[in-house]
Amino acid sequence: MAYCWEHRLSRSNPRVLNTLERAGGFASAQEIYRLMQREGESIGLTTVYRSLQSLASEKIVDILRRDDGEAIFRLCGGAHHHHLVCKGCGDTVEIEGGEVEKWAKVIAEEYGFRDVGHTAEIFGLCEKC
Amino acid sequence: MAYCWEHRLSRSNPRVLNTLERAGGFASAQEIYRLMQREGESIGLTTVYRSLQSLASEKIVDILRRDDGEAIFRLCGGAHHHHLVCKGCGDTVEIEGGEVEKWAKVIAEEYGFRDVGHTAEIFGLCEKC
DNA sequence: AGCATAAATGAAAATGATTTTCATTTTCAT
DNA sequence: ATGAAAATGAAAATCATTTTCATTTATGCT
Repeated sequence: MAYCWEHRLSRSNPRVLNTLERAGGFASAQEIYRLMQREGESIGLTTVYRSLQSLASEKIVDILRRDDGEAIFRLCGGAHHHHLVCKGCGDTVEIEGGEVEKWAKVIAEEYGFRDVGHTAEIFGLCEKC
Repeated sequence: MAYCWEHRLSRSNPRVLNTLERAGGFASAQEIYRLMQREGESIGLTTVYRSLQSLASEKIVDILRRDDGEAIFRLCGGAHHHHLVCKGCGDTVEIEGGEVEKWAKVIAEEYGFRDVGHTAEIFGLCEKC
């Protein structure tokens, strides 16, 4: 008689997901780990990585890449936004990208791509720098 | 009297660029290095990386990312453009980003940023994949 | 030619994110 | 309460990329 292990609960997944939410829905594994540490949560870095992988395979989070190659995880369905980054001081503003969304959609259709995502970022010098 | 070292020639840059061309204009640093090794060229991995960085800062090549985060270098037509990349086979289409340019300009003005640039990339699965 | 100087080179070590290993702990149908 | 399978996490392994530093090379000057 076969056991059914379908309903195993992971203690970590919900905590990692919750932390990602509180981080603005946009963070790297290392950042999530450090955040949880700082808040006194007991979890291992390995588990953070595994939780994020599992959340990604369930399509609950998206995986993007920073310019330096570090993976950043983004809540799917959560407010999707872009960044305006100052090259001088590193200050970052979250911005809306309505026109970019439209642009990406149109282009993707034009070339017959499916399962489409995009990245867009603006960088320059802020008033202070 | 100040010397003028402007015209120093790197032996490596042209060789790396040439190898990237022969590799189909789309390869990682490690791949370029291995290719040059196999062909008996004498060059160090460090130098391959440095040449690619320098070619990138001269806008002769573009830097993209594989899904696993590895950097891939791509010969660039020169004009400013964006990319539509297939997550499956890596096929890349250069696309126009007129709306993105406008969007970036408007946002930058709104927040008082100057000396502004941007990146934008669309990724998904092409018809074949 | 010969010298001085700064850039270019590359081997080895360092870095840093991510994955793997493996021993231990937890979960849950029975 | 039991036991099989999954989850966990510390430490080690991986792997791309960067840094260090000693050596070589290119170039301008005399």
